Amino acid sequence: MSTKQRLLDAAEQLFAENGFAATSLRDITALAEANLASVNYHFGSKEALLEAVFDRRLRPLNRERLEMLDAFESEAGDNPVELSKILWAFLAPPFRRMYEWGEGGRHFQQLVGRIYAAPIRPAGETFIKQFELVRIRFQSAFHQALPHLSTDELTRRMHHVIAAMAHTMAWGRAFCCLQPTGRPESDVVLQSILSFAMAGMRAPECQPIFPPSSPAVAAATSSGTDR
Amino acid sequence: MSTKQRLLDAAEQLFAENGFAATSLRDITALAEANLASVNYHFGSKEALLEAVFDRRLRPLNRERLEMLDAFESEAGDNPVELSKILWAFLAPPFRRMYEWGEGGRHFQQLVGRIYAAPIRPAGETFIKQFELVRIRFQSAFHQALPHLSTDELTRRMHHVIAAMAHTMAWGRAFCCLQPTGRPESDVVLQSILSFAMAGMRAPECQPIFPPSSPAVAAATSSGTDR
DNA sequence: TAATAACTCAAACGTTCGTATGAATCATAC
DNA sequence: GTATGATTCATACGAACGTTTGAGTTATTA
Repeated sequence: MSTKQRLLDAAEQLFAENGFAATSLRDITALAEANLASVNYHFGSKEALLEAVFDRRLRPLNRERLEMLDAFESEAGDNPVELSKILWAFLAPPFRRMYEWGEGGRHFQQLVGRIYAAPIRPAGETFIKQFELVRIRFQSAFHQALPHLSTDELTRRMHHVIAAMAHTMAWGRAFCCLQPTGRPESDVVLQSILSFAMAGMRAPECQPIFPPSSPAVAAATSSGTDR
Repeated sequence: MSTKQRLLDAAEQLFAENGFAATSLRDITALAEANLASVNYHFGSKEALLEAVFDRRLRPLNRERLEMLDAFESEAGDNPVELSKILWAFLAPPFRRMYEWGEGGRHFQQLVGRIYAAPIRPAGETFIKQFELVRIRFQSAFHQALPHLSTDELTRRMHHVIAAMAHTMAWGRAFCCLQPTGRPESDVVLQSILSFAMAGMRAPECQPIFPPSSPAVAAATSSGTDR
């Protein structure tokens, strides 16, 4: 394997495990068994290395999402695409890639999960912007499938789905029950997110069931003085 | 305001915005208008400062959660607590605090959102462990309300709820539609998470609707070669 | 007012960081 | 075989980092 690839793999792993700022180029080159100067030779800078880590996997991933949605839409003709299919096109590709890419894919998804919660400036922002294009595309599909939802509420619910996905990616290695296990078609974690997201997206919008009418609410909130 | 409090506020803000490793003590002391050495005088180290930032707000927050759940449980007697009440006890306190604590609270919640996706070692791990106690306590309440769910699936769904909450906390300042607006009772973002989570938790467990049976799935997955 | 404690300050410590340099090594083509 | 371009290497640079120090200042107590 070439030095360039070993550097990408090592950076992917260490950025995912320790974060961008907390990972030094010396850590990376040590893990990759490469010289310190090789990073600046092959990539130019630490930030450019991070962008290269993203580019390697993110482009095919997002293309797969959009192609699958396109296929579903042309299949549906003038009708809106079923909700389950939109969710599948959005969520299955990262799980499939994780399975296909092996260890490196799991590191990458953990890194992506980190970025969602803690953007790295400015390199991480290009990733966010790229993903935002995908999100907008899916939002219009969701809007057709769930026309009763307001735009704001739809955006919020999409973020809840994104959150579940990113959280699973970031924590899969820490909690065994969140660790993806196999192909998307049989992965219980993906199935769990899909079931959860499908029910959540379909929930009625204005149902003022909260706060629960109960004396305990008032009691707990009033006693909640900081000690 | 004392130097110690100004340091806590500044650290809270900068850790939340830029992350722990990417924030220097010089940044913090400059924002707090304090001397560089004051951090080590008042807290001992940078890591200890982070733990102090957590301690100030996390303890009352988690206590409020548990007290509210206790109140609901004693109110319900031998019956399981309603799902909506469990979710309220879990999710409303951070929103209430965010409203109550103002700008500092929003910084803090953003920081918490970051930690969920990118644990800071070792200081951040004490936070995770502390939260895990709360999560276990709520898991048993959820288990009584949703006895048909397996333990693993219940754990996964709890993580989906946690994800939505953390993601909202971390991104509230970037996406206006995710920005909490007011008291928990009237906050549309909290209502959105609650509705979404309630429907998601109640989704049937084994419903092999995925992958959607469609020719587009096979077409898209087979064409998804990396170019 | 004098003594003691609490706190602030400027300056410096040693370390580690990302980056740059120029020579050495390797591969390839004539 | 030798010249040329690509890559690797040890080394060094200046900057920024967390931490420490000891003198200076302020507040508290008797």
